Amino acid sequence: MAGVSTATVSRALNGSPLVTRETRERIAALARENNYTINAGAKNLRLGQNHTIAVVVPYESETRQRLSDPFFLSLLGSIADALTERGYDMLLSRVDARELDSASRLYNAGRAAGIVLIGQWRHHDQLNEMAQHGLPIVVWGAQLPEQRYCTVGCDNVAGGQLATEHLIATGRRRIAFIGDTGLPEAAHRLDGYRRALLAHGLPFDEQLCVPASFLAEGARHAVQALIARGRPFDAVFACSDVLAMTAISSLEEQGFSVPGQVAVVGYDDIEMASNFHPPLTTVRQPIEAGGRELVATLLELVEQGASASRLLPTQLVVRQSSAAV
Amino acid sequence: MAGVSTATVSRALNGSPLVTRETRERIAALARENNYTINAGAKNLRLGQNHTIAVVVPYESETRQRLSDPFFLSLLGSIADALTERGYDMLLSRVDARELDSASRLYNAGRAAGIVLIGQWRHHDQLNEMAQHGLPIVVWGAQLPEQRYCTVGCDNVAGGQLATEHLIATGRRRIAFIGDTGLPEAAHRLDGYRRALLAHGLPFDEQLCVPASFLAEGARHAVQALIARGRPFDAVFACSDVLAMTAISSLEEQGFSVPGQVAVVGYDDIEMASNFHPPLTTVRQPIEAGGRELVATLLELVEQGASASRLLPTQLVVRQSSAAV
DNA sequence: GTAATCCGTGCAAACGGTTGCGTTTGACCG
DNA sequence: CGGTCAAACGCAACCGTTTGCACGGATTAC
Repeated sequence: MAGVSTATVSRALNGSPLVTRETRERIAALARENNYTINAGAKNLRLGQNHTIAVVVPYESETRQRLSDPFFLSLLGSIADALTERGYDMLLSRVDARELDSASRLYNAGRAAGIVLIGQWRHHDQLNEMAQHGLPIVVWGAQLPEQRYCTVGCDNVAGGQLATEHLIATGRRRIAFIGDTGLPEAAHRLDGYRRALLAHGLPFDEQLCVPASFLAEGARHAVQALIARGRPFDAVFACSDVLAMTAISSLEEQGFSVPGQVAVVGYDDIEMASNFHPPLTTVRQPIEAGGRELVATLLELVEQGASASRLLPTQLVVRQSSAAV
Repeated sequence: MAGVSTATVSRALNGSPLVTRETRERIAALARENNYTINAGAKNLRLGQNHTIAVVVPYESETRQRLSDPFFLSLLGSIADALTERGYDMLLSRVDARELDSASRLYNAGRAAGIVLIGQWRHHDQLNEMAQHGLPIVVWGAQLPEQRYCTVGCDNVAGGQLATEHLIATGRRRIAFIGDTGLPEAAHRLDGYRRALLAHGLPFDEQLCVPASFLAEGARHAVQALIARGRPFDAVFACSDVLAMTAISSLEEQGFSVPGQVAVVGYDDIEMASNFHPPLTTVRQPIEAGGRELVATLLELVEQGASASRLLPTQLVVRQSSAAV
């Protein structure tokens, strides 16, 4: 259309100084009119580069558990923002947690330059192996011993400690813990919880420690179990805001007042937390920074071949669900 | 490595019957060992096909509003599932709402075979123009007059009617409406609300109709405004569950009991709704079906060149937030 | 007037696959 | 043993770009 070769068009659209300004503008105008854009696939093929990052969200195949925790979803949003900002595309992919390494296909097939995995779950060993094979991958989660892959995540021990110490400081003594300690992050939070108890000379009562899946119903069952055990308690530390909110609602149904009889502290500080009733005291995980750091770490890994795990700070946000009596 | 030409490898990996079973298996084994996978980009280029769909989530550039409503996020998840199931990849992309048509670049650049847009917002005309240019696009939202693009969405008029009639049936008479009627979906819900009032001979009081953005704080302000207006009310119909929950929490802070003095009905039926306190009566939007239908419609558009908008049914889920006094 | 220089553009190979068509090979038949 | 045929594979062109190099024309230097 412009009466020039494809080579010139290519140079023109890429702003090469080798082509006259006049021709360049003529070509740009024609491209705009016919809304022509350089074919991304062909460009990537020729250049051998790839500006796409895959974000993988594993699911448990039995439950086909819907990705429903607002925290993870918000994290997804902030990753999307961070990638957009750095000129990368984001490929969102769900994979069966049992065949996690099928995620590496996205890399091997050249579909993505690297992988962000949301949720470490119970796949430490698998992840180690994948990273060892040279897969550029960054995981949102906790730092574990013998870890060959990069993680980005909050200091969960400190977070657990913060929450527990706050409850102790406001006069609570029998603090229950709700969470799935099979997951590294929750295990670390439990660790922080125990340290805080220890530091204040309070006993650790296993009966107050109730396992609960990260699904909302988990907290409902946990609260029932807790009450059934018959041990008195005056506070609950839940491993996510969703769990905390559900716990509050269950407690009130069972006749416990919050924060009167039972103080509750959550984890994450999702947007809903401040609008809940009562407004939720919680340990904030910096979502925005989380997405940014995940992306930064992965791009370092992709571009420079190496990077390091990052531990983000947590912060206690005190609201009314833990008010002193 | 296998001692054959690339042509044979290509045929073998694609399961062509032209190559002996023996060679095919040998090649497949070698591929597995060296975790070699067909390069997706090159394949797409050669075949001129594309198994990627872009899901676009616009943001308002002033606020850079974080994609935070759990409903939209869950919808995202269900779209991801539906695409995975049909063998498509999902490219998640955020674009500035003011330059919505930059979304069409994803298509023109061959990055995606079609586009799903989450949130119609106020962009009806822009969308019309984009579709007219032959862009395969499907939008989650309401059906509007003079619409040249496909939408998938719930019957919002019916939804608004369902909610309002339920409140009337349980004895409420002065029902407030909270939502951003600048958005087509909310406008339709308001329409349903008015129809229900009309059908039961109740007056429409403009003072009970409070605008509120879809952000959570919207409801907080709306409740304050409502109280400030001094008109009595005994029920609230909110345009999303997030708004409803925030409204409940605001109402209780201001000394109104829910559902005692004020019944509240939400919209969406997000997962949290049933675990809220009190459990939330709401109009369910079928998220799973929503994702499935969005994908089905778009693929029809892509593969057959034409499709039609779809209206999904809504369903009232009665819980305690609207219990009769 | 010719040679040297420089600027703008075109040619063609390459990226990693796919596929129509031709070639090789071996089995089979007459 | 020559001929036929099908099965199994290789050759080479092509998808849409990019880019080193060659090329032609205009300008400058001598």
